[in-house]
Amino acid sequence: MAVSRTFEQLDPKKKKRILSAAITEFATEGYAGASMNVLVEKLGIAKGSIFSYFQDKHGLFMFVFEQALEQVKRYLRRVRDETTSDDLFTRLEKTLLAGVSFIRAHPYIFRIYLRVLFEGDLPNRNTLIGSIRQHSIGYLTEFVEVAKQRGEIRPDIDSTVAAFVIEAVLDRFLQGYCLEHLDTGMGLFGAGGDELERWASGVIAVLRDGLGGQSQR
Amino acid sequence: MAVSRTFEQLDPKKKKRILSAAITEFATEGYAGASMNVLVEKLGIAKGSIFSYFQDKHGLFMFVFEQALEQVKRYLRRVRDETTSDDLFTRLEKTLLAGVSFIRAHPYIFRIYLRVLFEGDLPNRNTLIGSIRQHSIGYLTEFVEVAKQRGEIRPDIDSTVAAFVIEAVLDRFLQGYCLEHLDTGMGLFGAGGDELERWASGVIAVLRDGLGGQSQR
Amino acid sequence: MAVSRTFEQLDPKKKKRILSAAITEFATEGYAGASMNVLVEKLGIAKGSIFSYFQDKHGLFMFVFEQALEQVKRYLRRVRDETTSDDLFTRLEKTLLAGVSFIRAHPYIFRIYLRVLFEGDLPNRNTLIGSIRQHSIGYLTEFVEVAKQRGEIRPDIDSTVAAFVIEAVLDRFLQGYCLEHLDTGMGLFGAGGDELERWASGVIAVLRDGLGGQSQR
Amino acid sequence: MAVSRTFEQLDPKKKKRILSAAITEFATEGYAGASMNVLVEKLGIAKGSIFSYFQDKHGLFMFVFEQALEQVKRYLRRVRDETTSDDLFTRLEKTLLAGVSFIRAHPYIFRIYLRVLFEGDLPNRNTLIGSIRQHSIGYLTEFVEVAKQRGEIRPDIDSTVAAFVIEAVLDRFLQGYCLEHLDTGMGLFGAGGDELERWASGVIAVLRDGLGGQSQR
DNA sequence: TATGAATGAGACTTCATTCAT
DNA sequence: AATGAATGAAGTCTCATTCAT
Repeated sequence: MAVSRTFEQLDPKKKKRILSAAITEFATEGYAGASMNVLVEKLGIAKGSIFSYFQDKHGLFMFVFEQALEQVKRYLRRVRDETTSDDLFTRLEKTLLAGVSFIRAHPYIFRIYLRVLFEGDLPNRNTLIGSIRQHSIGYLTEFVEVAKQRGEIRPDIDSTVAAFVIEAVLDRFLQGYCLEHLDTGMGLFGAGGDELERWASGVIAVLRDGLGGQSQR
Repeated sequence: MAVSRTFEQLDPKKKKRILSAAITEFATEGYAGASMNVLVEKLGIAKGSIFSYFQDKHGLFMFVFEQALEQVKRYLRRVRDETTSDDLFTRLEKTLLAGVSFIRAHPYIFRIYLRVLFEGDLPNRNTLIGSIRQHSIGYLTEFVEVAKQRGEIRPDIDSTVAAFVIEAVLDRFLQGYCLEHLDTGMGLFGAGGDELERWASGVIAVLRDGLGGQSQR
Repeated sequence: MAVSRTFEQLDPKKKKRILSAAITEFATEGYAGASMNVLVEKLGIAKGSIFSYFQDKHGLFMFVFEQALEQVKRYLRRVRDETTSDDLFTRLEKTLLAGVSFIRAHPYIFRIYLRVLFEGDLPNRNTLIGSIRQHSIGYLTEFVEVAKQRGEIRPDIDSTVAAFVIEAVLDRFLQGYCLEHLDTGMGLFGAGGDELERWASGVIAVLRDGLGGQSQR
Repeated sequence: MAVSRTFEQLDPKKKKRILSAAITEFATEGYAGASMNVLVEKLGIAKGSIFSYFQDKHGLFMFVFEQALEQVKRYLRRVRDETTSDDLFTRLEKTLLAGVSFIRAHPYIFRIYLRVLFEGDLPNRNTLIGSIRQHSIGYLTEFVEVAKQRGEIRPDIDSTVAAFVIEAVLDRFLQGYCLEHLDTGMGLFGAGGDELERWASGVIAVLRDGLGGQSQR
């Protein structure tokens, strides 16, 4: 296992402090760039301690990743449960805004996710990507199928294609937000709140109605 | 400047060999993970030489990035010029397929781009991201505006939003393709060609017509 | 002393378990290579316990060594007592075969002995070697002197030289057996039993009669 | 390969200094106990340098071992060539004394050999032991066969047994000398020269004539 | 008495970079 | 202009040992 009992039996406050510092380190430096030395120094613990908590650097990363994924899952589950009576496009809009507020609250967790997607030298990478994709596709497929039954989307559209496009737009929206918000402070989406909501609703509207003029149908 | 005159005066074949090896190294290992030692060993040149060509590791990366971006630009420019008579959605579809064939031909260049997006420890990262975004947004904005004049898209749609959604879908499509094709060999998009084209046209259709049922209009 | 009273008051089974695990660890890894961490993990006891039983790593080794030597002594004493009525060369042959069966029964104890001989970084090494040599020389000197009184060996031979040569051949025979048997599975001496006995009797015959031709006497 | 060209092209004096320091370190501390840190500090070179000369710790050891073996071979070859006209037992006696003087001149090389024999955690150990045994058995087998043709040893003696006993006595004699001379300063063999030669000739005499009285034949 | 978390020195190894040739 | 030996800081990880509980 990646985590030792030593770690599990630690004072919860200390556990949280370590997890949080590790998330930050991996998120800002990447897997290869992250330094166990720096981490323990920041935490003010002995070098040996971190290796008694986790088997090695990779074990620590796995733990960090699992915790991060778990938090995202909890968040999405809540959004899903709170929007069962909404129509598809309202749900998507709410998911989008919830995603933004999640990133605001946990700025580094989303970066961990992005790291996993794009760092080639990460051990076990394919497995991790599998975990992510499986969950997000599952989440959206459920939405699409419910919507089809309710007649909210055109029946001639392939469910997989629909889920893909939705995921693309949502994910890319959050990527864009994350990049701007965390690095540049502000950008396309504006710093405030109004701007953001208008963006979200605009994007969802395109998903619903498309870009094409009426002439085509 | 990042590149010394010494390098520029090199035999073009040698220059190309160095560039290509550097692209591969950065793409597969990331900025932090890439090793100048390994690079010169692969190239069979002296360790001192690479530092006489480029100021330091970062200088080499900047050069690599600029060259990669230039290649992408050339490619896009050609697609743009070859599709001026097509309507927006045909152009987008052709752009998408051209993107896939570019990734196939230059597997590591797209990875460099992804690295830049998601590696936090990269110096000058914001500038680089700016370069990319500016160009891709510019490219698509041109498409959208031409299309608006021709009445190919609904006039009530904000151009910026349109460009964003288009970029999201295109970029995410290519990310997906890149990840699957390079790592797992095959996946969502299938290994062959037919599958891919059906996916592309399905995705573009959603961009044109949206997901929503007929009731809306 | 090297061993604490705490240890001596332990349940005999537990004591034996600890001794046995320690022998194995030192024998397979050497003094420097042996790890207290690994040892306590194998034993399933607390890290602090082993240090309450023995002053430190060296104390544990001293205890292990003493116990091992004691076992060897007991074994040899028995062989000596069971062969009092045999002539010298029969006694030596029986000692040799007894040595082989001892190594078979306690594969790691002989390795401990070899370690002591050849590991330079072992503290107190000279004392330990003294213990070993003193005993084995004593054992053989007794044999030689009894044999001299009985007229089984030539009177012109120096007792010390005789004891040395005997020890050399016996010891080297067992070293060879140990190395082959434990590492390569089989070798010079063959895997089975017959082969071994023929070897032993051949070697002893040379000790008795020498290699030289009949012209010599 | 274990040795880099960087090392081979070094100033011969520096090469010798490094080899010598490495031999000493491995001989006195064993493979596991030897420290690359300590070695470079003793040598006054940078830590990185030693790793540019040899792939890693094991590579350095392999080099050291090969060099040591080569020196031993050269020495034995010379003894063999200088004693072709002597009878077997004279040759053995000269070999023995030559061995002692080799150990005196290169105190640590013999210890390297002993290390290889008895350190279990050494990588590639079996191969190394093979190299040693093959050579020493080959050397002695040649002696024995020449002696048989000349009628210097009894024809009823198995050649393999003869070679084994000879090797046992010679090797053990040198082990004993090495241990005493290097650790305790003096011991069984005496510190001076006379003592030693009397020992050698006594031991060889036993090999030739055996221990047994005349009654037996 | 037993526990096991904490420690920090030290292990091997790779790194980007410099500079005399 | 090109070389490649030298550097030493920093990397991950293991070690024997201590001490509060």
